[in-house]
Amino acid sequence: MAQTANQSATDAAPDESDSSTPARSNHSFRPVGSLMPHRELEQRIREFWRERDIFRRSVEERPEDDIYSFYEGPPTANGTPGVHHVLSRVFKDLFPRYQTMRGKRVPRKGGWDTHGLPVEIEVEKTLGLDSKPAIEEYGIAEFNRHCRESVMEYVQQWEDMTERVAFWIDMSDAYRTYTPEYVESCWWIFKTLWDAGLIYEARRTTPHCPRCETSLSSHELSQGMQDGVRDQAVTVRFRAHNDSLPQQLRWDGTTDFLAWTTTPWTLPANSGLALNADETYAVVQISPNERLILAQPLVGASLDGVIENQTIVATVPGSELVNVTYDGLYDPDRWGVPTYRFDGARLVECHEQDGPLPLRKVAAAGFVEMESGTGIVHIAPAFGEDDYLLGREVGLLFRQPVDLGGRIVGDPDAPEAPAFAGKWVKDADSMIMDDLESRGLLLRKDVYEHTYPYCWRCDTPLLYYAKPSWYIATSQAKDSLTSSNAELIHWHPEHTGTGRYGDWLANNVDWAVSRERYWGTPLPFWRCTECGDVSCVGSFDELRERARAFTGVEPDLSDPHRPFVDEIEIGCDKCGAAARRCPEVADAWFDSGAMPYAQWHYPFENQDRFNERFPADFICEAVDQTRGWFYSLHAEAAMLHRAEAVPEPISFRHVISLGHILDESGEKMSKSKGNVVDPWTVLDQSGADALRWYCYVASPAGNPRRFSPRLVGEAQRRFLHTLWNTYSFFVTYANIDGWHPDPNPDPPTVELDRWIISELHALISRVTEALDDYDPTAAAREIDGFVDSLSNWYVRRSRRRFWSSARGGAAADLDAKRSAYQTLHTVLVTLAKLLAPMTPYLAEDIWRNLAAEVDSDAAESVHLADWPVADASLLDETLNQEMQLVQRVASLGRSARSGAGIRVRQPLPGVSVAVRSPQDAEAVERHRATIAEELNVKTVTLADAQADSRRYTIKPNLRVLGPRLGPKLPTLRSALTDLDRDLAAHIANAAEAGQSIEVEGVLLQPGDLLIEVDTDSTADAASAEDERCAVQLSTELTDELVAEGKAREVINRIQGLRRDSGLDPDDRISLQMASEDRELKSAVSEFESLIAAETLATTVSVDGADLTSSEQLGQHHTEAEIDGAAILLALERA
RNA sequence: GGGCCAUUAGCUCAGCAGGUUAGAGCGCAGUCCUGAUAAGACUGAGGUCCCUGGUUCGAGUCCAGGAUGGCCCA
Repeated sequence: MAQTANQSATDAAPDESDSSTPARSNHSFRPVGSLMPHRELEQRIREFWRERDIFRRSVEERPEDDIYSFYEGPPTANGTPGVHHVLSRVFKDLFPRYQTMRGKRVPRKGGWDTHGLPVEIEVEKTLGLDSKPAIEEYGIAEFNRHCRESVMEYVQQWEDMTERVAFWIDMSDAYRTYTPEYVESCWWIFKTLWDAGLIYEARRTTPHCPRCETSLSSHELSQGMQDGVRDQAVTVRFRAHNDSLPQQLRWDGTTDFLAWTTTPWTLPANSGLALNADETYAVVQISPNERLILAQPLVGASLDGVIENQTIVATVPGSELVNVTYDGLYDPDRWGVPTYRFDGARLVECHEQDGPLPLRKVAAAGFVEMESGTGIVHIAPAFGEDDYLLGREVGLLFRQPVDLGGRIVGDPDAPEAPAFAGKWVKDADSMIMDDLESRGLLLRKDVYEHTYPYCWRCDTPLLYYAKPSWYIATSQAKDSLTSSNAELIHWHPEHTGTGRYGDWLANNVDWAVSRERYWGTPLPFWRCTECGDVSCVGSFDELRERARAFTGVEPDLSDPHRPFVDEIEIGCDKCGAAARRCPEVADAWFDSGAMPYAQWHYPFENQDRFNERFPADFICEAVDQTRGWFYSLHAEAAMLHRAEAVPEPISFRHVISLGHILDESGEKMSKSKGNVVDPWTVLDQSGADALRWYCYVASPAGNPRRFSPRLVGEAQRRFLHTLWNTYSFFVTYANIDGWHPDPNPDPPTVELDRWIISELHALISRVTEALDDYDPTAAAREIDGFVDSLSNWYVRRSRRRFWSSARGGAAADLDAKRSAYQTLHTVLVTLAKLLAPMTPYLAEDIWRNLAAEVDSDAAESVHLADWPVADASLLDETLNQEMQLVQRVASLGRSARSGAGIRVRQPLPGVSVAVRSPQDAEAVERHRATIAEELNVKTVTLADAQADSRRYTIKPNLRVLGPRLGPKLPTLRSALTDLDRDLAAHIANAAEAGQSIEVEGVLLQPGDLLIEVDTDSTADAASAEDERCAVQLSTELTDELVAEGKAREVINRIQGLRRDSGLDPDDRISLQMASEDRELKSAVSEFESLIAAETLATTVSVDGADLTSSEQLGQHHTEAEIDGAAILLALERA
């Protein structure tokens, strides 16, 4: 291997961290081996960044008054980071780096999310606690201490991963949501919204475990769903008030609504009956003085087999029954259950002394279906989401005769208390049914099979239960939320903002922000134990002051969490009695949405910092944060803006919402499925740059992506390796030549150099445009394509120029050589800058080696450098087009060669190229030499342009003719396809002359037709064509060409021998050849100088007598076979 | 049940103001080339562009319905 020497030099990892060394005038580039040593490289670069404090400087060396603000969406460190966390971190890193190079100052403050139910659940598991009572028995103080510790358990791993993937973020200054400062800022938000009247208390229906006495999250709920649960469904009668019935239904007998429920224990809480206003209801007479009302379609299903005589005496639309009043089955107010009524969203207690209680009534509800039951649904607003919302909507009564432990409440000794008072609800079910049956109110009992939630921890059936909850009135700011989202926030991808998020915002409901838990920001609401008045505390000072004023003692707020804060009493504003804190904590999402303020302890401190960084220019998280952090950030900003506390209703301007990482088979990665890819494996195998590059290039940020280490490996080989080898090639030859970059090079004149520079500047503008548009995938794919061209066209086409110097080429070649070095150097250094935000390690290595260490004016780190600017004067679009044509001609030529079965080393007399435009013809003329060399032919000619050898293909221009001709188009199309040759030529000539022509009765203008011209060459094996051009190789071989072909074979074998012998590329050799074959021998003699030049032979002997015995052979030798003839080759270093 | 997204070659993805013959990379087969490259070139096999309707002269692309998968929410 030619690179052996250099390879080992790189492996030795020369100490270049001593970057304080000023650029030496006689500097050679640090040798670069042909393989990218990613692990060693990353480590070396990380050390350099650390020692030279590059991250901090990359921030601070940019102007203070031009900030690009980034907010870190805090992860929770109570688990190990997975590859999906890597994904978001590499996207988060890209734009700050990019904007830094664009000249912005981009402070990046880290953060940790620390509160919340998931944390508590982990700790519960660890401690073996399984319910809220168990936690309280264990002790909230101790429990919370464990929570606090657990959320930082894996911080080290997170920090290691973060550093490894080169996510630059200031961890030393990271905010933590549990700190007193953070909590106090949250209190400020609560207080601000409170004062603006945007916080209220109301009930919320949640799935509740009566054994654990806690609400369950939706996630927990879905874990405990059980199918095929068999419950009793009962059909019961509610006596309608005759005088409230529609006129035509009033009569002397009784009229009962038949209602249906699967939860008999909720019947005492009944306060309404729901029916479908659009359905028809039947009045069924079942005895001389009894009538029932139920949905007409369900009469048979409900009554058959239960009622013998049934006569439908009337039908009535559901809408006419709305507001009919009726008697309940029980009157829990008689046994001590308080009665409330809805006043909007609030519940107001009703007292009998204030007048008669409102009556139960019938209401219309869209959710009532005709699939089962009676078409009339029993409504208990205390026990069901639909029920609650309906109750609130139409103003029903609210009674909750069940406690949080699932027992029927009320004084069992009260005169009217039922037998089931004090019983567990499931036990009460049968007692209630018996009771109703004995009273003749139970029409039927059925077994009903349905899906019902159970507690995932203790398997207790859950109750839907309306509990008091604190709300932020976000719906009052709905207009501001939706309009600011549409106008001020830029979503990437856009559809997430307009669709998923926008639609959801349009249906915004108030944010239930309280949680009956322990480890969270305590709500700053204190309720008077006497009068019930609640006041909100907005700061620790305020609390200290009020507590001292009330108790005379200043409380300790060094830890503002439960249980300590619960112990603090203050005086009621209204009556002066003791007020105690409402026991709930805040939803952890509230914390996350508070980070723009709380990370700075705003407004208590850092007001300038807050002001200069609000709102963020950029945030980025996975798509599941749409209703999580993205919403909480937006909602709190909008609400604070409404309260006139912040200047803008948004807290971020651009947001990338990332698709999820899926495993290879498209499943979401999750711990429970065991399909999580360990990021360290991938990082060790392929390196951080490869992983990052894959994330950017593989698919657009918003798409879900299938992920596997194999795909990262592919990205590494295909892109990083290609670029690395270009870099290695450059360094190797530049060092051989002792070449130094010119700090102020002139634009190149060599065409190939002008071309790659032109492409480079086109690339700069495209990449810049893509990144400005927050589209890293487009940017990465542009770079990917460029590097491919660079390696496989520019470098390949330039090799001889680089070699010429190594081989002591003529002085005339020196300029071309210098231009090649300068050009490739410029390209690599510019690429380093374009790649810096994406593959920061590789970019840094190239930059350090090629720029920073040789040019004292260059930035010390690529991440301190400025983003390149496209220079329009260097962009030559015509040249780019031409080169593209040349590449196609070369490709077609190779195809033709392959078709003719002639190997590339065999020179051919010529190629004829047919093109379809004068511009392309000119391009072929201009690039004759390149084409000839690529195809190893002696001449390049344009195809015979004589009219009679042309063949025209005429096609309709569909874009133009389609709209104009419509249905007539197919006729014209087939007519054009079937044109005979002369007619086609006629039409083509007319079109070329700018005349219009009539075909199939259609008058056609020149622009209506697409005319393709081919030469009339027979399409034989040695030709190939595509839409733009056609090539035809001439394959007649002269003796001269055959001889040259043989000579080239010999050269190829000698080069192989050189390589196998371990010679360096610039080693000179003395060469001996011997062959018995006459033709081969004469070919070798004839092309001796070519062979010598190509193989760097200083002496050549052919057929020397001293080759006869092996001892006399040169140090390295081989016997080769060329076209069946043997040749002996021997060489040694000269 | 609702919303958003996706579905194109064995795998990962392009393509889309609707336009004439649907592409790339990887993988596979073959041939070639090679003194930067673990690379590259050329050729080949491999496609119901998820399905069904519709609009249109023309649909992978637009519309409607459906299927499957992912996410979010009920």
